[in-house]
Amino acid sequence: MRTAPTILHLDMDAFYASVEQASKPSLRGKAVVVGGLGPRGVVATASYEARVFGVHSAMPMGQARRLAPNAAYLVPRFSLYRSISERVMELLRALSPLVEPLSLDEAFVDLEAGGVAWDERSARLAGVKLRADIRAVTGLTGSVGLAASKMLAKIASEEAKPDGLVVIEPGTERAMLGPMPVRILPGVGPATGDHLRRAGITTVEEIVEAGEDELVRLLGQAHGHGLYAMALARDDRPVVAEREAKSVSVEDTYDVDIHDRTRVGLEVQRLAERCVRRLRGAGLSGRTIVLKVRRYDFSTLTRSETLRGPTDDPAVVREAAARLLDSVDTTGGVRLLGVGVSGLADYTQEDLFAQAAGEGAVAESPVEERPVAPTEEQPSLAERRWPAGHDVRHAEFGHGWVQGSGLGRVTVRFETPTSEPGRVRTFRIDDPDLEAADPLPLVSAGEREPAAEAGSQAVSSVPASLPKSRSGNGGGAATSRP
DNA sequence: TCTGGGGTCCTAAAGCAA
DNA sequence: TCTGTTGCTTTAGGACCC
Repeated sequence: MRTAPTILHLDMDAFYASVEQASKPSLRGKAVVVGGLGPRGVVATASYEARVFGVHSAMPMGQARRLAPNAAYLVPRFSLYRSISERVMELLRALSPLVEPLSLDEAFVDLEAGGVAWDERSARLAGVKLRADIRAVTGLTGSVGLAASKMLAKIASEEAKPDGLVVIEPGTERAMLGPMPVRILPGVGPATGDHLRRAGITTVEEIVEAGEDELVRLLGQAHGHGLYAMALARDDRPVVAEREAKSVSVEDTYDVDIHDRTRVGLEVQRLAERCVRRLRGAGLSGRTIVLKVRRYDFSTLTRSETLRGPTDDPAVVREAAARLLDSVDTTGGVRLLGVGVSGLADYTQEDLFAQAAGEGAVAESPVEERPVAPTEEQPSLAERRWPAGHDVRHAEFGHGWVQGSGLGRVTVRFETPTSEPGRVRTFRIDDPDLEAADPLPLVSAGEREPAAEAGSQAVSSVPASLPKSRSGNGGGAATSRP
């Protein structure tokens, strides 16, 4: 393990909720909850103001609503979050080529590999500047943890939240970790936490006291050895840039359980097509088709089938998914269906031929003739949807966002990221003066410069959803862009 | 008011081949 | 030829992460 705290972990503070607050002045300082708004939605992110009421991520929305009835409830806008995330990742890549994104709002950076830091002083300096740059470029705050390993850097950023920076000095980590609850260690979730608690182990130092053999006995080889090492603050995992996807999947939870078997079959077909669209969008094909079914009682089962060769043919995936569905009992109803493809390979024409030859009979229309995306009909004025939180433009009142809709009405608050909190007006949902709009930049163009030159060169606006190339040349840090 | 959607990794059983 | 061992692949499930 390295001797200087040169691994950086960045965690954006309450990311989705903070983006919404930045883009909606009237929500600043208020409780904001972002998540699914349907009857079965869960909280994705709660602003710190909402957390005061006990609202936290993964909580059912209904429960959140009871805890914080006056909070603003918004559906997530992933494309906006992605574009902001990409700006942040650019800042990280200016520090080092070794950047490992964990999600839209989190990443590890190896500062030593980037040559920007080699000891505590230089690492701290890089962290301070990064936080300032993120604020300048996005208007948002992020917390930074610096330590000699990934695990500790992540724990440090957790301690730093919100809007802070924490360095764990090498040599102090064992003493710091000891009294902490086992749940702070990566890989210890509710199940493992319970397991350990029943064995009388609740803190990190109790893991160390129990000994490696006991851990392996309790949790099995991989988990046992791994956790014991973590408890001793031994963590040599390198920062890895650009990991390749291993599976692609889509799933839907339905507002009410589906009982009708025909309808279940239809949904599976739709999901199979959506999954293939994503697969192809990423330039991939796969060999193993997976069907996932969550039943009325929340019991979940999966069925899978491995083909002779990789495919990205919608018909092949649809048929495999249908076969898999034949083997599952759905009486009582299903609440969720999903279709996935794993065993991924680069898409090549040969794969298709191999598949066609192997299956023998799937020679239908060539895939090129199938549209990649369904051609969407333009909805009529009265059919338009107004999701809470989405941006709109009104011919007379300008830019605003949907505060709520229902009963044929839509309520809009007219404000922009750089305006004062705005006024609310209500319209009929078929008002021709009202149209959906793109989000505005959170920070006005003039003030969008990073604090120093380091991060400012060539901030190309690459769409965040570009497929990763799997050309396999060297397989490392190379990010290839079409 | 029950409990999303996208993933990763590990384990264990069963079938098969050498 | 029979039996046992080993190892790989496929399948199913579970835990965990954000």
